[in-house]
Amino acid sequence: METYYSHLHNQPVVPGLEPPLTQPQREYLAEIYRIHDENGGKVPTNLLAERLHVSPPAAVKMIRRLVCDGYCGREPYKGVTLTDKGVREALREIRSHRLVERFLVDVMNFGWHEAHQYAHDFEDLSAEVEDRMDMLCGYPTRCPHGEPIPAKDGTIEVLKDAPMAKVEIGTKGQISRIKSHSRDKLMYLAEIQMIPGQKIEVVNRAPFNGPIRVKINGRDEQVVGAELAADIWVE
Amino acid sequence: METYYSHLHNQPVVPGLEPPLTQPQREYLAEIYRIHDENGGKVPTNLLAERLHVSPPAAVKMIRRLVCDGYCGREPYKGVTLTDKGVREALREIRSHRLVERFLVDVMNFGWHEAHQYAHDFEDLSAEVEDRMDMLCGYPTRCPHGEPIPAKDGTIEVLKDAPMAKVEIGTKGQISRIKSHSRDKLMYLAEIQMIPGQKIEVVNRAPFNGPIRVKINGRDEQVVGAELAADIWVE
DNA sequence: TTCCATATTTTACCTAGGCTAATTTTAGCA
DNA sequence: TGCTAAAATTAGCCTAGGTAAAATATGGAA
Repeated sequence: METYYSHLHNQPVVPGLEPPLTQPQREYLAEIYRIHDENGGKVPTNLLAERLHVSPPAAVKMIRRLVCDGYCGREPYKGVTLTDKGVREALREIRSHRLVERFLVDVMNFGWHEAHQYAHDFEDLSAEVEDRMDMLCGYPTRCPHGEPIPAKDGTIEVLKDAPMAKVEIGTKGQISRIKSHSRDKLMYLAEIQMIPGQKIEVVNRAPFNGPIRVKINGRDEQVVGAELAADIWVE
Repeated sequence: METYYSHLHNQPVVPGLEPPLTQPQREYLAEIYRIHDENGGKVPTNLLAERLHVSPPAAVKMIRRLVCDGYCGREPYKGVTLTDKGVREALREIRSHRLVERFLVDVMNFGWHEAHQYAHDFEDLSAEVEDRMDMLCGYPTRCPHGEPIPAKDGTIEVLKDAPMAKVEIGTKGQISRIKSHSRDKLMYLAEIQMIPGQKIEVVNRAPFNGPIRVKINGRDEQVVGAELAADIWVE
């Protein structure tokens, strides 16, 4: 590891007196966190680049800066991990993103399938605007897809849920989150009332990874394919 | 003037097939337009830099790029002007900014003294989000300070108004716009009901650029100092 | 087990848009 | 007219992006 001088003032970094992160840096940290969550710990450079709509070389360079600043650990050709410091910043960014998604749906009347896309229009918000969005949405704890919104103090709720495709037959519960950003899937799920918070009962599952029959709201029955069922998590 | 190759793809620029402007470029154009309006045509580099919170050398470099792209004209050491193409882009950006200000006040319940500041949080909006803000505000024609919002087709209303400090005594009309972004001035003006749209009559003006007595709403009388009266325009 | 083809990652070098420090130009005043 | 102060510009560096080419790792066949 090379010696490190702040890119902002060309002076050695004093612990506890660090320069603030830039917006791109925060976005990298947040995306590393998300991939770590979904991908079982491994965060390959190219996947990170792809998800951020950035070229692989750009990601490599940024990762090196983040490692030097102490936000990441890294093994070349293996992958990236977040340090505790990195996780803290990632959750701050994720909080902002999920609050914006709620704001888009609750206040600006966008559909939940549009929320993720348009949330990119609201990056790098001041604390005052973010707090106002929080207030106007009634201090929500989940984003429109059901993901928990990290609290201001940096804590995040750990959900005890599982994909519908894996829960035992007969299980009653409610939909916790939809782990997909596909517009079409989200529109279809909203149509058949499969949204976070909805009461649900797994009635039966066809063999060989077949479709699942569920009872929604204690009344309507729906059949859900295996692919969709993997994205629907219940608690 | 040097020959010009697109900075995006290193290819000569084909007329009619130009690369889209970046967000910083649009902001420069909008600020040049504003200064031109307020400063009687002259746009000095350093004033532009100051207003954009950018260093003078950064402004010089950007201006050169904008000149090469055909958005600006320029005489070194003299100042900048906008071409027709530049005005078109400037008005697009100004429309977005003023719509955001309305949104902040009408939907997010910020005070008009906060609107200008927080509008910087909402730069580079997608057309869909901008249109939604427009709709949620009821398709407004003026920003909270009274400035006309350019239409989608690029036209802008030309107001026939004048600073209160210059209108004849006895004139009746309404406040058109407040040409100041000072938090304190705006808060004070809101307190004494001097906001755009308010009916007003200039009752009397003390000599030697002295304070002005005005009747607001046909009833309450207020005395306004010369400095403030220069920022209050009436139509 | 070794070697090769392929996929992944990294290096090298370009651009835009910022910065500071130093220089040049212009303009105002004695 | 000449000097000084302000304004504008040049020079050279930084971050964050890009493409093209080189380097490294990995899985399959001999």
